[in-house]
Amino acid sequence: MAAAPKNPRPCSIADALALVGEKYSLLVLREVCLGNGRFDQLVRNIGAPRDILATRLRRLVEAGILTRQPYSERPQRFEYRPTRAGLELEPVLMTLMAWGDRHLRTDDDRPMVIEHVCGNELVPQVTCRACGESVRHEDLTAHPQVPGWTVTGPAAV
Amino acid sequence: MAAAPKNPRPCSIADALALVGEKYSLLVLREVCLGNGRFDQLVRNIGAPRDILATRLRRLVEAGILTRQPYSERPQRFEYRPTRAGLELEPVLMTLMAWGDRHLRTDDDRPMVIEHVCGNELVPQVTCRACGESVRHEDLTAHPQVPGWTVTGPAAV
DNA sequence: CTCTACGAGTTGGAAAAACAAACCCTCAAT
DNA sequence: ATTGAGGGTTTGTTTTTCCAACTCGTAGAG
Repeated sequence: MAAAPKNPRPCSIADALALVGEKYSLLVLREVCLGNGRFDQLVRNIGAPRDILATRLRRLVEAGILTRQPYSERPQRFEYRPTRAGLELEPVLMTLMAWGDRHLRTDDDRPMVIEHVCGNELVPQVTCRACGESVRHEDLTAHPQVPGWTVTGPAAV
Repeated sequence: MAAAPKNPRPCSIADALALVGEKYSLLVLREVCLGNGRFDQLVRNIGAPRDILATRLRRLVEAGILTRQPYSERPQRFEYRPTRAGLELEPVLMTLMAWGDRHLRTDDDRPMVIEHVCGNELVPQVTCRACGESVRHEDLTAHPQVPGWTVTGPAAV
């Protein structure tokens, strides 16, 4: 084989992570979804270096995930808000949070609880839209659409 | 204020990302979930430098997300597999993939289709376990449990 | 009118991480 | 005896990250 120079599997997960997978990006999204969209709030709540944060914010705005809105002229001041595309990443955050709550903590020291409009605490579940069932690894089969990119088949412990 | 040295919001999202948020980690998980758990497969399919990959794999094993199993003695050879905790991150991947498919591609050039055991193509949806409804940003209210960490309230475009 | 403070970044230099390519080691097959 | 696969490690260079300090425009206090 003639020295294949970087040719990873084409994949929407990889593409999504290219936009929001850098350090702090998803935490920025968390904060703006919580309504804390000002630069200094982001710095404090995330704990990121200001310059890195500025870089991330530019990228997220340019990617159409955030907008930068003025909330005051004279002193010009801005805050960041999620776009519709940004809000649609919130389920990713909820799913991650649920995983963290379950695997990284001993029961009830959860730092944040989300309440759903139905009145209950939100326990997010990923379900199949067609049948409504909760998604389990064993129930999935991957079908790569691009020639040359196969899968070995489901793997478990 | 006396120079607060790094004191970010306590959060399971941040904790989860501390384990799987580094570059390539979630792609490693993607590949092992697809059954491609060998080192050279991972290098090829992810396109990561071998040394970085080795570092990530060590971390993921140590975090209990992957295991390193021998699949052959004499020549000793290993492959990586997801643990139960690792498999429970798959919904995160599915949700990210759905987002990428929707926002980063023009209709039907999806590189991979997942089939659910129900016979339909998997379109993952994050739902509230209590009421079964699909989760929308406007239906959520965050309740921080840790004093001092407030939220400004829901923010939209 | 000057002094200080706030918000939203930018700048400069040191430290850490990523990267690419080459190398190593064990065994199997030719 | 040589080649080759698999699963990494080593070395040296290039990028990023990180931190602290600085800037700029304006508002409000004295």
